[in-house]
Amino acid sequence: MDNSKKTVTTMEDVAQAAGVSRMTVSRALRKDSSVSDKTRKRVLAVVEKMNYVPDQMAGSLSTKRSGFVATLVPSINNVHYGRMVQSLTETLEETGLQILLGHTDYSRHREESLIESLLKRRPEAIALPFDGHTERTINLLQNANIPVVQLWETPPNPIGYTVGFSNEQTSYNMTSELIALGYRNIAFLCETNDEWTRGAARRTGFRKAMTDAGLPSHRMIRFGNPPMSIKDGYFVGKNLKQYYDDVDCIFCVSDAPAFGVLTALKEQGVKVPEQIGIAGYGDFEVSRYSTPAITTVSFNPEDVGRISAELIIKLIDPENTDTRLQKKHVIEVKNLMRESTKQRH
Amino acid sequence: MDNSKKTVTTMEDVAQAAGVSRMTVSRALRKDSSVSDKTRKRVLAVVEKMNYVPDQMAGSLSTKRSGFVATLVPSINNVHYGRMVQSLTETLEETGLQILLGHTDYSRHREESLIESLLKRRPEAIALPFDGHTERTINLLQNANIPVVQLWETPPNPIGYTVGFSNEQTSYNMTSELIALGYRNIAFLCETNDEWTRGAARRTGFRKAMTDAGLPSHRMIRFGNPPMSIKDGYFVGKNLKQYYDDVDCIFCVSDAPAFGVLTALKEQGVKVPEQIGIAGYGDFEVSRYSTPAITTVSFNPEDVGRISAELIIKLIDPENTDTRLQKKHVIEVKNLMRESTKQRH
DNA sequence: TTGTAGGCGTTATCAC
DNA sequence: GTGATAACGCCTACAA
Repeated sequence: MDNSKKTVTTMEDVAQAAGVSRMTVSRALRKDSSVSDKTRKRVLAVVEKMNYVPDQMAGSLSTKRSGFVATLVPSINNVHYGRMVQSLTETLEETGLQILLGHTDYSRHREESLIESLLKRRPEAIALPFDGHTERTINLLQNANIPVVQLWETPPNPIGYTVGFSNEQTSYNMTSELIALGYRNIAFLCETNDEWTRGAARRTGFRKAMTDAGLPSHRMIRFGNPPMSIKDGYFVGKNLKQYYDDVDCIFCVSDAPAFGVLTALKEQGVKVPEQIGIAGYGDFEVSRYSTPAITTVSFNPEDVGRISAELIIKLIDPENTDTRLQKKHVIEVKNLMRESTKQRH
Repeated sequence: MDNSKKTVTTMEDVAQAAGVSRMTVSRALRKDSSVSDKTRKRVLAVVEKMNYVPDQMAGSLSTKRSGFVATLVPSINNVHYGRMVQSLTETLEETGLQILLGHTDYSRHREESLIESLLKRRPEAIALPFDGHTERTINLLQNANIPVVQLWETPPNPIGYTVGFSNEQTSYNMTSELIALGYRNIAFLCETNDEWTRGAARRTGFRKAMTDAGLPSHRMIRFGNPPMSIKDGYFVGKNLKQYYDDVDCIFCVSDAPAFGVLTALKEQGVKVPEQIGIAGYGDFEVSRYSTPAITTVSFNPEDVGRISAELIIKLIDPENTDTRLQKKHVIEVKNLMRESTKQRH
């Protein structure tokens, strides 16, 4: 190895060492192209020996295909988004596509500047959560001339494609089921400043279901910033009396605070579900193994990732541009009624 | 907007529209360079109006600086790595560096091919967990001519820099503390096929501590593949008797299975910590709020991310290459003794 | 099957 | 302060 200096081996170096032109090396590296088996073998041997790694940036500049898919998540530090990104990545990489990941921290402003910096890498598509977008964000997205896939929701006026479900409707459904169990004084627990998150839609779904059932929907507990943690739920559970002293059920915007509430109530000797029922959102693994197991709204983040990836692959396939693809993809969601809620008499 | 076709606005387009040369546009876009305030203002106005987004790939080709830092994690779908990546990202982006993320799924083979494909993007540095690497991986890493930072462990013969702690020593320490509490028949719960993960080091630490205390270390329960889940722990807890029927304490390779074991034992009416003590690893949030709270080995994944990022920033700073940087960075780790273990009489 | 010329969009460098 | 020119490393297109 004489590349001990900062110089990286280039295709030209390989070409010279193999006694061919750069183009032959380039072709030898791609399976489809026409090179004689003999030269290919020889070139690849040299490539191996010299530890040559092609510069994909230079290649992309030529082909106009970056091989990137930009992906935004509110927070990487969250099992749900982690699972989604994992399945998205796995499906995409079958086609050689790489993910360019960014986290918005639930901030519209961060989202905007993030998109701007990701766009500089010329991604071939972008997948991002549907929360509120700034006007400039929408403008950037539309001007990028790439497929846009909005996740986790089925918005009324999407920019491009959507993969998700109605957070309002599913929240409505769970609330209705809680009412059917006999709960009346249901409280909804969510974050403050959730206006630009899907938590707001869940809040609305709760409200509507209560109203439609002729029940009051004022028991709204708002605490902390998105995303709500176990700790936040624990705090609220500890101080529940100071919010409302007649609550018979708490529906939480996610399973994390639901688990926290449960722990806090148990510590105070409150019986769950006998005295107070608890329900969450998202079917986190912990909910299945907590004591009691927590009732939750269940869906597979993997579905969101995989379906988005499959969609994107079709969308950016040069051969496939003419076929008309379905714009709206709905993910299956169901209520998992577990031990933390039960039929009242 | 007349860029309705697949053509993306280029610097040349902006230059023409502003009546200057490409170079002037290029300069106007960077704060440091010498352009008259008047021209800069004019150019930036055109940039804004045309929704121009510079192509960073082309720029990188020129500057030989990709702005990428390659980062590997065993699994994105894991709070620990999520938190690490989050803090790494946050610190790096202050310098305009972007992360190129890959997950190895705890597979040395996947790691190898992942590194190969990431290297094509010419990252300026690479941060990856220290588990076992293949020979080819090490070869690739050394030939890439970029700083290598190995995470989560303080290996005996690192490739480059390290940010982490001794998994063996910290496991030894927790085991010793459990022994000091009076536990004697301690079992260690970990995955099968953990040879190439840091779980193996924790296993070794457990063994040594037991041996050093004159206690038997044969109570080794191995189940499932990395990473161990709550569910795995639950299964083991349900069938504990079939593994060993005289266990008085279970030390788990991570908090997830510890929580699962706890749930299973509670369901069987086993008192924790009175009959069996439980300890975990990693200080997951759930451990603090479970009932009882779980004793655990605690460290901040954020430390790993932030310290690595700061190190990398220095390492790739062109002005900074001459200063000699510390090779080994150790993260603080401590035992958090909580309710799931207690002093025996 | 292989090679040559030119260009992808940007920046470094050196003139003016 | 601004512009022309020549890279950067690869691939497309065409020629041999």
